[in-house]
Amino acid sequence: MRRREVLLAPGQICSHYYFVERGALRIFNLNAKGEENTRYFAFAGSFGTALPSLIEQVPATEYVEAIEESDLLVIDRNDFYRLVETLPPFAFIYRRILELSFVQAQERIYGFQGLSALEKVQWVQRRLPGLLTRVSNKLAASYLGVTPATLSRLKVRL
Amino acid sequence: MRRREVLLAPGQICSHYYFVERGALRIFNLNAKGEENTRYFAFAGSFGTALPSLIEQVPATEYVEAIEESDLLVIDRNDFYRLVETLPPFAFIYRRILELSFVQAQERIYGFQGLSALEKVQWVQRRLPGLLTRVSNKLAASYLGVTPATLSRLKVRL
DNA sequence: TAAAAACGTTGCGCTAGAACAACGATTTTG
DNA sequence: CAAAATCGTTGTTCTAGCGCAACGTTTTTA
Repeated sequence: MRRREVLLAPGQICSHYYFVERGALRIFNLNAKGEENTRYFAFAGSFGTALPSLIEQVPATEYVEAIEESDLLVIDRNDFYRLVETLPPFAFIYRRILELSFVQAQERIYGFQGLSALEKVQWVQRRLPGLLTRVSNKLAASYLGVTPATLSRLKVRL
Repeated sequence: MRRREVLLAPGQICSHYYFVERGALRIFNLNAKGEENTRYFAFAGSFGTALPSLIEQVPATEYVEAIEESDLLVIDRNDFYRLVETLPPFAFIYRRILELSFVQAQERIYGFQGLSALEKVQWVQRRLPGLLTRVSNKLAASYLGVTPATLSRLKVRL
C-alpha cells in the first residue's frame, strides 16, 4: 500500500478488516464544512477499518487511508463473520475487538471533554507518545480537533 | 429506583446491566474541573450501564444515576457472561449490544464535531426529539457540552 | 530537476461561547 | 408548609481559538 492510498471512501460499503503489519492507517471523515476529522490512527500491530459500515453494511461516512507506505493483512468480512459464527475462538476475538474499540473510543472522547487545546495536546503526549512527531502537524491537528495553526503555536509551549 | 438515586459511582467496579422498563438513567462523569459531562441517556426500552468498567472490570470513571422515578431490570454480570459463553443466542445479543453501542457513540461524537453550539442543539432535536423537554436544561447542556446559560440562550433561537 | 502545490509557522483582528453575576421561579428538605 | 437550596434566564465582560494572510520550507509532480 502506498502513502496516501485510499482504501475506503464515504458512500462505499466496507467489506474488509485491515491488520497493519508495517506502516500506518488513519480513519477520518469530512464534516459539513469540508474539514478533515481524524478518528483513529492504526499503527503496526493494530486493526483498522470503518467499523460502523462494516458492522451494519451501510455506506461509510469515513475514509480509510494509508498515511505511510504500509503492509496490510486484508481480512474479508464474509469470511470473518463465517468464522465468528462457527468457531468459538473467533467469536471471542471479535467480541474483544468490539469491546476494546468501544472502550478506546470512549476514553479518547471523554478524556478530551472540557480540556483546553493545550491540555488535549498534553493528553495525547501521555497516551500516544510519539504521535506528534510521527504524523504531520496537519493530521495531528485534525485528530485533536484544532486548527494546524493552533497546534503549531501550542507545540512551542511544550 | 428513586429520582437522583446513584446506581454506580466512580471507583466502583460495575457488575450489572440495567434494562430500563420505566423512567430514565443517565451516564455521566466529572471532568478535571468538576463539571458534569453526560455521555448517554437511557430511556424506557433501552440498556444502560458503565460499559467500560463492566467489560474490563476496572474501576468506573462514570456515574450511573436514575434521573426519574424508574423501574429497572437488573442483570448480573456473571450470569450474563455465563449466558453469553454458553448460549449462542445470548452471544449474538451481546455482540449486537456492543456493535450498536459503538456505532451510536461514534455517531454522536463525530456528528457533533465542528458544529456550532446552535447546530448541536438542532442535531439533538433531529436525532433525539423530545430530549430537550424531557430532561432539565442543566442535564441537556451537559450532554451537549455547553453551559446551561448558553443552552438557555440558544433555545429562544429555536 | 525545475515548477507547482502543499505544509508549517507566525502575526493580527474577530467572535462564539465561557465566566461571573443577579434575581425570580421551582424544587428539596426538615 | 416554610426555609433553604437549586435551577432557569438574562445581562455584561472577557478570552481561547479561529479566520485570514503572508512567506519561507518541504513535498509532489511532470
